[in-house]
Amino acid sequence: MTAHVHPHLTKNQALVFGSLTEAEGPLTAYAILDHLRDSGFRAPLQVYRALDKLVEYGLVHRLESLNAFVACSHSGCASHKSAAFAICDTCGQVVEFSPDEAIDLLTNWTQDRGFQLSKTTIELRGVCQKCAAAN
Amino acid sequence: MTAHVHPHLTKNQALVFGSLTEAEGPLTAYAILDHLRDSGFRAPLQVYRALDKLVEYGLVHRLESLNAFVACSHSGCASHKSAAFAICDTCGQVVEFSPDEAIDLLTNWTQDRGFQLSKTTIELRGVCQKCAAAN
DNA sequence: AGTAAACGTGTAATAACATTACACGGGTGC
DNA sequence: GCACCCGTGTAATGTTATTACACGTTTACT
Ligand SMILES: [Zn+2]
Ligand SMILES: [Zn+2]
Ligand SMILES: [Zn+2]
Ligand SMILES: [Zn+2]
Repeated sequence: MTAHVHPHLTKNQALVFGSLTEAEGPLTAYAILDHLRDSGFRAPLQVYRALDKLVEYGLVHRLESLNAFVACSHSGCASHKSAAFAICDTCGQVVEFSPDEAIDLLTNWTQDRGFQLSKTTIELRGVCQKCAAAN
Repeated sequence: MTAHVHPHLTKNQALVFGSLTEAEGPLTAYAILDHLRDSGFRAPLQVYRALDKLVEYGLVHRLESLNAFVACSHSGCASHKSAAFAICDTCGQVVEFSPDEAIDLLTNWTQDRGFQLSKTTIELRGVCQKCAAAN
């Protein structure tokens, strides 16, 4: 359960993580599969298995509203409790940030009600400044 | 674009909304389809079209982390800016609440960066008090 | 009345996302 | 050797969502 700063990555995990870090944006599991066909990937499960581990290690986040995955911006997310994402619906850019105060408020809400929180999903959809300026 | 308090529902919309209000919990589109076979539903699109409108009217919310839909707890969500959901992974119960302070903080973050926010998703996964007490 | 636009509907086909099941191989500890 | 854990390969299947095309009703304008 302890978060490792430098977990050992298997071959498949390293390939999937590489795809995501090169991408500079979110990728779906099937997009990753397509990128890795030349590296020998054949089936979705190879991608999903690697993603499961990478998410567990905190190296990758799943974007629920996109059914996609993105490399963590902080090279290992042990540093912050929980992440939030601002997603541009025009250009696809994703910005990860750590709204600690907001998360504290949400956490307090759960604690007041005896709800045992295991995962927080915060995703903001909209249009980024750059795209908004470009009209 | 104006939110109507009592939008007129078509036959299919009323059937789908009825399924969700009776359910007392989230349903997937295909679960709704199964419930409504006796009422003449035959294809997923009939459900998705109705859900699109119901979400637009604020009568129904989509839970991104569950790929499911739930009736709004406030009989028309015009009252609150944005909703959050606490979802029990054990019993499936969903509690909708309105963390206005947390949402203000997130909204301020976006405004500071010129991000034009259109939709906020906040979903908390965990175990509810009742299920935690039952061990 | 004619007719065009907007909207809801019905159906089939397909696309996109995710999991289950089974088999195999390499290590580690006994 | 042998059991155990873990990662892997592959096929099949399950689940969620969309595209495409056709039809009918209502409204509004001419
Ligand atoms: Zn992160
Ligand atoms: Zn953008
Ligand atoms: Zn609501
Ligand atoms: Zn529960």
